[in-house]
Amino acid sequence: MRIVAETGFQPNAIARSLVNKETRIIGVMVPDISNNFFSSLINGIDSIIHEWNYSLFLAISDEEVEKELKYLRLFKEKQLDGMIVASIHFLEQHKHILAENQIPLVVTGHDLPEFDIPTVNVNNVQAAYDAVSYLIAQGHRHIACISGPLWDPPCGLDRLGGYRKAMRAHGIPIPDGFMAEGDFTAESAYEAMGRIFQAQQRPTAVFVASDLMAVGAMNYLHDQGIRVPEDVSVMGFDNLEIASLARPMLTTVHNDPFMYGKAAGEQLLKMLRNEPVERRSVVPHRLVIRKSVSAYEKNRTKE
Amino acid sequence: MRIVAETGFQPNAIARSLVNKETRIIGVMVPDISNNFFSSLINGIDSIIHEWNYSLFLAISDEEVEKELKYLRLFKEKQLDGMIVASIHFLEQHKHILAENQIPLVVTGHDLPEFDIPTVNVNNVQAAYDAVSYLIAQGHRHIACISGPLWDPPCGLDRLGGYRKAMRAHGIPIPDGFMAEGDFTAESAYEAMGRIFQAQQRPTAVFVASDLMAVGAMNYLHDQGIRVPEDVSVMGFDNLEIASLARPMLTTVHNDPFMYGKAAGEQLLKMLRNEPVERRSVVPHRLVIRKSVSAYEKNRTKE
DNA sequence: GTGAAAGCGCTAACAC
DNA sequence: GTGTTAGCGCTTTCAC
Repeated sequence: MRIVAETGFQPNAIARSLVNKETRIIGVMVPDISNNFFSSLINGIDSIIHEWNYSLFLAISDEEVEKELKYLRLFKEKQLDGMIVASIHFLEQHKHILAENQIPLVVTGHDLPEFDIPTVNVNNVQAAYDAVSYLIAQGHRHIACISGPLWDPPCGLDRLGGYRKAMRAHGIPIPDGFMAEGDFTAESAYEAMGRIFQAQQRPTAVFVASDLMAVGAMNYLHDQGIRVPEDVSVMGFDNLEIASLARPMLTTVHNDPFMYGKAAGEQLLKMLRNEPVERRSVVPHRLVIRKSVSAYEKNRTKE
Repeated sequence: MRIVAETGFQPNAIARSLVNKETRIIGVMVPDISNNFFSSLINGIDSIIHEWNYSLFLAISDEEVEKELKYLRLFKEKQLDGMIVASIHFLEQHKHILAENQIPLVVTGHDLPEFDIPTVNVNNVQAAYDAVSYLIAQGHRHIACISGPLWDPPCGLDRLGGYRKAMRAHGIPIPDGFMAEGDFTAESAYEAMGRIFQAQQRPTAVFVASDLMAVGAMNYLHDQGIRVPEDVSVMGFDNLEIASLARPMLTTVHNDPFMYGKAAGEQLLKMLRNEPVERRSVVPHRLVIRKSVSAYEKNRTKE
């Protein structure tokens, strides 16, 4: 024991892992770590697994199918104890690798109705429905929508679906050109907003499928001299830091990625302890009312 | 060989690592992954090590000394091939562990003059000097500064030093209350800006030590009805995405964390190949002129 | 060429 | 309790 201290002995975790068949490492795959949504998600995961002495192996997929598959294989090769995968494509090959891997997995940003994989998500259509209903309750009737990419079922399609559902439920028709697709970057929303404003009718409010895109949309309006919320109201989605950094502060749907991460981490830890897990966790959402949405008045003055 | 395909054999990287004494994993430690600076840094690292088939082990230190030390030890225990460490404290204990670890290391966000560890940094004092000189060249004389935390030598102290040096070089005295300390959060800068505006004199320009803080400062001004840049000019530092998302768009110092990450990754890869490395890489900076700084005119009109 | 054996640093299972 | 040994799944070496 004295010798241990003297020689500065450090145990070798690799050798231990080989015997124990346990690395105490969790693999996390995200498409883009610069996006605050995913970095907060990772923070949430880390906050919970850190307590249980697990660490993070980070895989950045860049939305490239090749990298997704590569990392999925690598997770197995490195014998990681579990993995959390966010917003990847879900092709046959993915399913195939996953089926072979047999390592505990939690998926977020994807519903997997046909699979036995635990998922954690918000109810995207309900959240979008609530957001648009709020706009309608504020008197708006001309409401446009900037959606996420339509190949992304939960965050692209579902949020658009919630928008349409709310409009339909209130008997409000959606004019041509009121729906534009973005790719969750601010730039894409800036352009989408431009396309919407080329339509015949002008919206008095816009529902945007992410806060970052909402800021892009607001910047378009700002650069055109259109005031928010006096001339048009903007509703975001996610409640990232940027929502309270923007001026006017963004009214948005709270969809805390940190909580997502925590929930996903907790589910995964349960699996690692062989405890029963929920097949589908849905994390609650709520509206955060700030300054970017105002009530619509029929005969509004131009000042 | 046919059997291999049939049984779906996957090699075990753990066993291989034990023999080869090589894990092909790089440890990266950052204080806060939600900060876009560090997430871009990680992206930069990944972009370069990915090509060489290394992967990332992520350690989030939360600025806590305990976690820093824990992860430094863990990096060794897990036999990682190399590590990149950003903006941590640098106490005796850190140096002690590092000395024992003997695993290739690159440090960023720290100058280590007394050590033989490769670092990559900007020249913070020169960059701040250039930024403030630009403000002066634009006719400003009443220039305040919101610095980072003073316990952070390169990003806190050095940038403040560059500000003072520029003021001194141009023979401009710094009034009491013109220097306020933030902690790199938008909120801290919001408050710091408030403190500065309680001073006897009001500045016509502010140099802020990070973009995120600059946005916080601009938000204070916005909320007080003070216009940027008409009433006061704001200069940022870093050139993060938020600098071009802000309105007015932020004039700032380009200090690309992605490039930092790439440079750090390249240095580390050289060490892993036993090639000679530069002891100190300094990545170039430059001014990015946008909209948040305007020329100061003596008799400016109030409209 | 192809095949057997040693050993990486640890843990677990056994003997004493 | 303390000491010895087998073996985790690979790579490397050495014999054939």
